Amino acid sequence: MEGKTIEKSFDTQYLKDYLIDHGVKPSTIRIKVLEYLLKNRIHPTAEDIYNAVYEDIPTLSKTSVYNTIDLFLEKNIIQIINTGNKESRYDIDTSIHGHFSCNICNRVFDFDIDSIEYDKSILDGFIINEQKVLFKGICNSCK
Amino acid sequence: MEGKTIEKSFDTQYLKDYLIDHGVKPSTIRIKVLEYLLKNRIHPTAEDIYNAVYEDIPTLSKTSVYNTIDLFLEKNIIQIINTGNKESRYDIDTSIHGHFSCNICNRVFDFDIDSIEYDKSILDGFIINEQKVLFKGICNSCK
DNA sequence: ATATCATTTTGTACTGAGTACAATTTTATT
DNA sequence: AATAAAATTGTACTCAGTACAAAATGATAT
Repeated sequence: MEGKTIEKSFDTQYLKDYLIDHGVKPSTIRIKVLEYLLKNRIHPTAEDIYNAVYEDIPTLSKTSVYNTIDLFLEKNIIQIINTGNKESRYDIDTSIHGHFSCNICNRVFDFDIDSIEYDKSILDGFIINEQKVLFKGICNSCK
Repeated sequence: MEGKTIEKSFDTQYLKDYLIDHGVKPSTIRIKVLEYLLKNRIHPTAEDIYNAVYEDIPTLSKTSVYNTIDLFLEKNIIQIINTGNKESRYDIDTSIHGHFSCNICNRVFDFDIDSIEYDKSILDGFIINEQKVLFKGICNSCK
């Protein structure tokens, strides 16, 4: 059994409630996109999402994927990751954590952040909505 | 005198040496771009750089600006800032520090970082070349 | 049910930052 | 001055993401 990926399962009701809890009215596309994001923790691109969901919904358009992404971002269901490559990536985990982007394989790894110690005086009075930490380099399996 | 911006001056020899010290052969464009970056600590876009240097060099092409930026990035003269907006920005300060990007005025502010406490176990064996910290929100004068 | 309205989804055309690349110009070397 | 090397330019192109109107779907009222 070791090394075997256990695919999590999420039933439709769970997915619907997840959306409703985040202020999003469920629809087939939204449920499928959410399901894909929950099952595939690979920080996918819009293209990745499109290709995967297209399997289930052959009438799917790219615009719908972007619409869904925009809605999910707005409702804080996902966060965007800009690694510097042109394609944005998306993360179903909206908590503050770090991302390591490998310059070779292009994969993005999560890592936990305990704290960021910074000089708060410069940002005095600023409203901070997002805190993003991005490391870049070469991952263990590529070096 | 208060509130008056004192523009720093950099003579040509200083700029040439700055480039040479970073492994870049000086040219008119490179000197002008470097001078602009040193004098205007506003994290400019490629467009900003183009517009400014175009004043002095009317034959300047966008491609040359991108060529210069790529060279400066490679030689670690500048670092790139991806705020999530489509245009990249560039910073002559290549040290590790934070950037705050205002969602209203689009300005980018620097702030000092003392340390990032993170779980190093996940990145064990990884080669970390860049560490970027980006905060987003609303700056003091926009809120 | 069925008509009406609102929302979601689709298709097409478009945008614009950045790139590819060959031609030209400038700089360095013999 | 002739030649070679490097820098710069101009043009055309790419392609992730957007704008927007038409079509389809879903919700509500009669």
